[in-house]
Amino acid sequence: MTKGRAGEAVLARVPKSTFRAHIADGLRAAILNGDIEPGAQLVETALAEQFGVSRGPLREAMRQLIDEGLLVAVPYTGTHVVGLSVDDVREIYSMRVTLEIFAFEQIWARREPAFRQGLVARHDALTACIDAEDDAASIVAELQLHGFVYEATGHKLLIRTWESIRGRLQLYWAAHHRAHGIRGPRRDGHDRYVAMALADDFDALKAEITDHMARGGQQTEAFLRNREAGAVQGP
Amino acid sequence: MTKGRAGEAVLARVPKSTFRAHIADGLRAAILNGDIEPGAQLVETALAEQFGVSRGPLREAMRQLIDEGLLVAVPYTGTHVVGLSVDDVREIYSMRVTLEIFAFEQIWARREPAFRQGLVARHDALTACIDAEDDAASIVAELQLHGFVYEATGHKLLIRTWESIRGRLQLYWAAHHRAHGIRGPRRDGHDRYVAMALADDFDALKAEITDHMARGGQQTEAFLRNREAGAVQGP
DNA sequence: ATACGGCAGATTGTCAACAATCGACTGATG
DNA sequence: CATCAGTCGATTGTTGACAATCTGCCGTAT
Repeated sequence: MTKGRAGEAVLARVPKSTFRAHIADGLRAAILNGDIEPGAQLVETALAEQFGVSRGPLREAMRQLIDEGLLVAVPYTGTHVVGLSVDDVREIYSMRVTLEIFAFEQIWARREPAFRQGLVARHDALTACIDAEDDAASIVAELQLHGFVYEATGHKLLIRTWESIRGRLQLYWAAHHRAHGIRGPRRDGHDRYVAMALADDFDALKAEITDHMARGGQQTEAFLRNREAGAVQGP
Repeated sequence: MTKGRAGEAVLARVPKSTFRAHIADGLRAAILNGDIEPGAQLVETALAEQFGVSRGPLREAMRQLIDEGLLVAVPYTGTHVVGLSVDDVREIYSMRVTLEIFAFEQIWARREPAFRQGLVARHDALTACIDAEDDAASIVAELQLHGFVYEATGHKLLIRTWESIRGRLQLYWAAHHRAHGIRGPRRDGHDRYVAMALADDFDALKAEITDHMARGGQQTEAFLRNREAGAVQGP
């Protein structure tokens, strides 16, 4: 099996499971879902007992989330879920404009049928979620739509950076959702976005991305400005 | 002290030291210095004994380097120092162009005297290292010169991405240095770079950055192409 | 009333032992 | 001779106990 004798089709590798990975996923989901509020303190002993594991694996999972920018830790003192500041949001959206245009530059010449199909499929999924008024699913679907562009480049560093952005955005949107109720992504904006991504006017797409992000950024900043300033700041 | 009573000047906070941080720094330095070859396996028990600590802190330090992209681990099997592939280098240099232009966009309007002084100081340091033909120091000095631009933006995510790039570049250059001997950064290129960063023609600077990176990328790719392909690939 | 010193609780950092898994080797077997 | 089950050494994953450090509180002295 290791030598791929059973034809060219590589069977999906069974993921080697470690507690660390599972805990990191579960903890990340809990934070992004809003089950754990921004600013809340995470105590290792309590969490370890909750997950039913020792502190060792849990510590490593928390380290991973710290590296992802979802938690912030002070030695011998405590670990907290980060909150997003206005400055954070501003830099995230300005970086999204730059990185997403960069991503399209990398793949512009080779938007093969596979890419077009993948983009359309994710757009359809997003549309379905929006029509169903499933806000939580819409958020995930929108991030998957944008993330598909980054993944299509194959640039590992870019993908990693996007994942970091994605986590922070999801953290904000979860809070936004809890505070304001239904306020998911709108579909007209993404209809234009996808149409332009598949057309051949690169300058128009650049402008659309810039506008797209400007709208999102303004909405985000407005929400954060109306919030109490007690959130723990990220690294 | 916590309330800042002693005037506005915030005294530099004494860094809280943990083994994890020291080990991560030491291990990173050893890898980037070339004391540990790319592709080499790192065994936890051996390293722990070498550092004089238990496996716990060492594991967390290694996790950190894995997140930084310097190591790659397979559960229950082993951890290795990554090698850079030609594709990795290509994407790193193309991202450097985009990110460094983005960084200058962010600070262009507010290149205060402090920024100019900082840039000149790092350029002087680099020049001194080059004149002294201290190759290892030149590499570090060059990365600090470029890194200063990213830090000046204050964008945490951007800085973090740069640190990841910096680590990979330093990893390559260390190997390059060992293989080819003296081949440090040249000073004329950086003279132009700094001069343009302080002047007011942004388009000219963009072109200079593009050329700068193109030269570096070609040199890097040429070296990697002449190498055996047995290096462990990064994540 | 305020500043200082020390105590106590809570939390994280560290350690050494144990368990699970992997990769290679060996030897039997068709 | 190829193939496969079993075993063994090596390496990482996991655990529970112990130590170091921080924060808040209380009492005391000025």
